[in-house]
Amino acid sequence: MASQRNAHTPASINDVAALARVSIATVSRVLSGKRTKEDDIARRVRDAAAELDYSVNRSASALRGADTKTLGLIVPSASRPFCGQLINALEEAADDRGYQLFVGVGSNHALQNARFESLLDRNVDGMIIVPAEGANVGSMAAHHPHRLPVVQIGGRHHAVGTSLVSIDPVLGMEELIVHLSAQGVRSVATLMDKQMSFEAAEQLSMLHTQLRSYSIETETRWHTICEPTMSAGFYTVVEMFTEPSDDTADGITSSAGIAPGVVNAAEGFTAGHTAFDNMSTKNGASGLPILANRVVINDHPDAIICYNERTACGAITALTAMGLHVPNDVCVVTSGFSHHKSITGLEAPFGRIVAESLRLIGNGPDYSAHISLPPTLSVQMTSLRRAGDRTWRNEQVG
Amino acid sequence: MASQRNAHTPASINDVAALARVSIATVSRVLSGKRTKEDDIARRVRDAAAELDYSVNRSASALRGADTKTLGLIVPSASRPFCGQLINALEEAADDRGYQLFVGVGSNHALQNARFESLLDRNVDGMIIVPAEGANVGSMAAHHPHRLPVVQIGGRHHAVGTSLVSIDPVLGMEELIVHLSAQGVRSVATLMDKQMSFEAAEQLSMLHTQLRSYSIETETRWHTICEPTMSAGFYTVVEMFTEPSDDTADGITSSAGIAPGVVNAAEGFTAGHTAFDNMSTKNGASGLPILANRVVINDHPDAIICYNERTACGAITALTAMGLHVPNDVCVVTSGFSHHKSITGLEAPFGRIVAESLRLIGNGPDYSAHISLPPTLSVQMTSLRRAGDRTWRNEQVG
DNA sequence: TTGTACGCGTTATCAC
DNA sequence: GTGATAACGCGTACAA
Repeated sequence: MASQRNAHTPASINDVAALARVSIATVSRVLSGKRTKEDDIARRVRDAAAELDYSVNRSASALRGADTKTLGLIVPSASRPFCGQLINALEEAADDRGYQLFVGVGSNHALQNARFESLLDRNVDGMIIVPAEGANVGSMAAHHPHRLPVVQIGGRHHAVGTSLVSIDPVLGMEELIVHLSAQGVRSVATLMDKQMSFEAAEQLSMLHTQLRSYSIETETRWHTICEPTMSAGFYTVVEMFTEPSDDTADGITSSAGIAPGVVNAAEGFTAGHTAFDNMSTKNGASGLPILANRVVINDHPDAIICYNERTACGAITALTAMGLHVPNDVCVVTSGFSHHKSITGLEAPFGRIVAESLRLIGNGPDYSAHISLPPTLSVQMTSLRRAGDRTWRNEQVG
Repeated sequence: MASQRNAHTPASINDVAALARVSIATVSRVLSGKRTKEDDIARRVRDAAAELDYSVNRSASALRGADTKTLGLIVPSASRPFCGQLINALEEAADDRGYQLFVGVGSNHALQNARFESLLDRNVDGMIIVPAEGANVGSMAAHHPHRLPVVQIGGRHHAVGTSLVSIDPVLGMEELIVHLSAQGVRSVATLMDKQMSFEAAEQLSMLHTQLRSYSIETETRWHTICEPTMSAGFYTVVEMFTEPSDDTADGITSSAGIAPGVVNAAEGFTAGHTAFDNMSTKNGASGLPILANRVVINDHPDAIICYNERTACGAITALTAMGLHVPNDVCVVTSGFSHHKSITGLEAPFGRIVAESLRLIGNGPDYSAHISLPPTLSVQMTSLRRAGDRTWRNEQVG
């Protein structure tokens, strides 16, 4: 006898079995795909399920079966562009494979560890973690006896037994150089992070190797370190591109301009605010006296590689103010991520990241690996020289 | 007899009951808090649970009990700042209450509806939906016989039986006017959306009422519509603040400056890119000819209300280029959200949004309501006049 | 190939 | 307040 059926209680496997005049075991086998034969029985079962609007109770399935078809994702903050895009990509890929995504947010190791335990209690089939600053994924996973596939996305402290999917900054630098070279760039300057990380040092090392192999010139004084603010990028570039002049009438101010299209990075916008503050109060309302008695030198680089979008914005603003055209006179790119798709830079290959992560999780907890992926080059107007434009400018000048 | 215990299989309620020498029913009652008395039995149970590292199997609990302690959140895109911040706030509040958060992403009605059904299958206790453009939450919820608390965040099409938590744009406008008035602003201009929505029309109506009650002047020609780009904001403000001049030597260009700290909005950065493109190619490398033969008029507004961060950036850039100080000469605010905390504007009250949403869900499916919350004012440098600064500038000018 | 029966871990019900 | 037991819905070993 089937259970009491009415509109307010969803159908169970018993109801489907009764309607299809088969046993619940057959229903289970047909619906789970373990019975491949396509005969009258299979059809009756499917029809009955459709008519009753039946869907398996995942709680019961999880209780009896081996997996829950759920995945846990732990991020430091969902409002970080990287994490938001990762959620988008991962949710879609998980849905395709019949998985549902639990999201946990933790801005430090302790919080992420707490989320890790909560998700462990929910019997997730796998865990994907973007470690917070200072968080140690290894210690989260090792502290628990459960054997669960764990994939770490990015970050440094990698532990045995957990997988790591990361983006190779060196490959990214290589892509940038190749692109700049293809644009006809002959000389390159860099704005680097004041607190240089291990990866940044690797990048810089790679840079010089690449520059040599593409016969791109560079000078020691063109390699600068600068704070991660727009104004720091601005001043650094002005310093690099100009020298003092006695003839004030011929100064840059006569051709000073604005680049209203320059954009700022989304992360850490406090710095952007600070930049505005500094510029407007220190110099009053009448622009930038720093440019008044300076002239652009002839011997300046063709391209500038900035370590993030903010400093690149400052650089573009400075170049435009000095009367130099971006990208025809100077290309500006960032060796970091181009979140806003406004400045040429790198993009995380989210499709591949989630595909590899899900593959590793599917392979089980004993199959761990370290996968390093190349970032994607995102070409924008700040480095895309078109033949026509270049000619046009040359005509203007000549 | 308790189950076979070893390090690889987690403890069950039977193991705890055996160790504490009580029945499994008592264990369940103590650990679920349905038994408040704090005696030896309660202590024994808790100690046993701790020793065995026991935690309830949520799948079994969900199967037998009434709820799953899970919540579903459906957003159009996790990389939208609003959604990212909502996830952050909701995840924390849910965790506090012992809930785990499922996240679904769907950029249109069909996808959101598919996620809705998936989460329904997972037996979530409540659903929170940020509707995508054109998505109808009512039709998702109504199409299914399940009676589940559904809360819609923002958006237009509200359905009976589901709750709606939204942010009142009119209250936001009021807060802005009060703030500007307190800063000594006497006259106001607006940059409004070209495709004016119903909310925007309400806001504009409210604006005029408020301006009157605070004796703030305005002129018809100061109320403009403009595209959502930085360059549109730039040109609109230039047009509003200047007039043609015959005396080229006294033009604005002699005091043209740069505001490298201006920032752009995170949403739809394609527009920002387009702006850059236009500015740099149309005008060549030598700045903005548009300013060359124009002078700032005396009769200009004290403050500009822009409808988003992008146009506000353009406005700030234009003002700075014209030699006007922000905020001492002109305040710039946005009547939209200030995602980057760089321009004075509004902020969604995420704490209250999630608190109200969870309260509505806790009250069950029959308790639906429409809750309208005031946005929070986010005061930044672009409108914060300090007495000292103003005096300082007056001295400079005098 | 099909059906029966049991067990998964928990909570609700009922008798004490 | 406590303990025994039934039930939740499903998957699967085993018997037919």
